[in-house]
Amino acid sequence: MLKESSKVKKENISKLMVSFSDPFRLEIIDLMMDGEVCVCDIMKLTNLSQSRISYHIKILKEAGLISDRQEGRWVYYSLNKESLLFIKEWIFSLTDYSSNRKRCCE
Amino acid sequence: MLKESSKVKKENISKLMVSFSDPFRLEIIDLMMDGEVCVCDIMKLTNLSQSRISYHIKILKEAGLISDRQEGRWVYYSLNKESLLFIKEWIFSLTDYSSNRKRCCE
DNA sequence: ATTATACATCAAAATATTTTGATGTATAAA
DNA sequence: TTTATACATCAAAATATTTTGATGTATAAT
Repeated sequence: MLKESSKVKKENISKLMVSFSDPFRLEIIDLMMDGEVCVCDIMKLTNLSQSRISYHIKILKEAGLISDRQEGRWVYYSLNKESLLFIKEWIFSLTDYSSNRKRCCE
Repeated sequence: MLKESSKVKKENISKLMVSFSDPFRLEIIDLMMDGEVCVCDIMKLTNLSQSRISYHIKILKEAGLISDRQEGRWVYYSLNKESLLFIKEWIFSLTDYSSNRKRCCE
């Protein structure tokens, strides 16, 4: 069971997981694994409309999963390592769970 | 970037992530970290209605995240280690991404 | 100055998810 | 064999998310 301290972050976790719960966002994340990308890049590579991409980017940004950096009229997006590590730790705590077959309802 | 082979499993990933994208499902998963639980247990511990829990359990089951085992009229649910490891690997591939600042749109 | 590009934002429509309350089924206790 | 318990399933209602197309803003090229 998660400790009190980690329960505080439960909101964060579910927001981060929402980021991963959409196939198009997974595609976008996938593209970012090669480095920075701009919306125009994503447009070329996925054939999604610009506003649709902007919407998904916003979800990713609000979850804290990606960072942005403006340069002229381009905005470069990239994965935020801190968030990824945060998720990694959480997954670790999950996989390390104890699997004792406790009886219930008694 | 994910390899061709792992792209096949992208559907799985997003389904598994959907499991984590709801705060109530996170609570249920949290409870399962201590071992098996039945719906009645979850009811007592969360004050969610029975059908509501059944619904979320179904989502978790269809994503392959949990397994069930019937005993009399009780059904015991527990986290499925294989799925957890699958997610863990995927998160690993994400965190190991290269962060080269490639210029785009040129 | 005008025009084009890159992107954000907005409101409306389209979809999908979640919740509720009712009903159904299987098991087991009385 | 009647009744209670544990849970699944269903349809309808309530909510939330996603998509679309239009418009807005900033930057930069002509």
